[in-house]
Amino acid sequence: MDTSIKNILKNNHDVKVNGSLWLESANGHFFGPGPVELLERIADTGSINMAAKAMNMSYKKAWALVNALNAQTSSPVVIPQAGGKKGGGSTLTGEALELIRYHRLLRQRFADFLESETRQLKE
Amino acid sequence: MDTSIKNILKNNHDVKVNGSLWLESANGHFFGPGPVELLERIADTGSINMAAKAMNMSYKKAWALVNALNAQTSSPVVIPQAGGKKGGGSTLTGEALELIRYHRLLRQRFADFLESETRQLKE
DNA sequence: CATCGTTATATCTTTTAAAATATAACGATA
DNA sequence: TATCGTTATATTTTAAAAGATATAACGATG
Repeated sequence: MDTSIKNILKNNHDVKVNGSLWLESANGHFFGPGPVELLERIADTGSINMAAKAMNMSYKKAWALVNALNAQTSSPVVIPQAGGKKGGGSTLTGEALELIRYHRLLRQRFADFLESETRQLKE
Repeated sequence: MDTSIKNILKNNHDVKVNGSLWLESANGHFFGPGPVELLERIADTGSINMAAKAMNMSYKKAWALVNALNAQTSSPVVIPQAGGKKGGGSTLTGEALELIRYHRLLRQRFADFLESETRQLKE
């Protein structure tokens, strides 16, 4: 019975190291888990509006996220069209898909880090 | 000029991977950077009140943090005394010092992870 | 037993963030 | 050119978090 963390924390088996991750620039955060899920759903539905509804997010917030993301990329990764067939819609560029791919890998590496730290906590 | 992240993000040299880290249990978060700095200042000043003032935090919040932390440890790591010499004060147990030590190491490993990810972002 | 500055707690106010609501602009298509 | 559901934007309302304020309890010490 030494002074290791394991013996200091109560309900040690329930305790875990957790965190969140994002990309940021001088303009602030712009690429957390929320925006990525939104991108994926825009790809699915072809619409910011429907994507937002699908994940129970306000259109206003969804639009702000898309806007912030487009502002941080060399060229817009979400192409909006107001008006037109079926009222309009939004499509993703190949770069957007690449961002999604990158994000998945990043999240996996982070998850590995968290799991490793949580494991160390208990030994 | 391929489709790597570096070429998709604008102002690539300003962009970095950042995040936050904490310990959590069923009762919620209880060990972010704020609480740890508070512990360090309690060790310095011998008082929750003075520690809170020193880091421009309300006493109410400081007390809540200490309370939450004490609730998550096998035995309290901050020992408060209301009344007594100089009105009272609070002292840290050895376990509290051990928690601070652990936190420093954890933060360092996380910083390394973030730095590594940020570096990969630019190559 | 009065004093001191602290811990401990409740209540009220302010600030901030999020959500809800409303409305205009858009453009292919029938 | 009327219609459609979307994008785009402003305004209002609500909810939650943070902060400010007030006060009681505490106990060694002189």
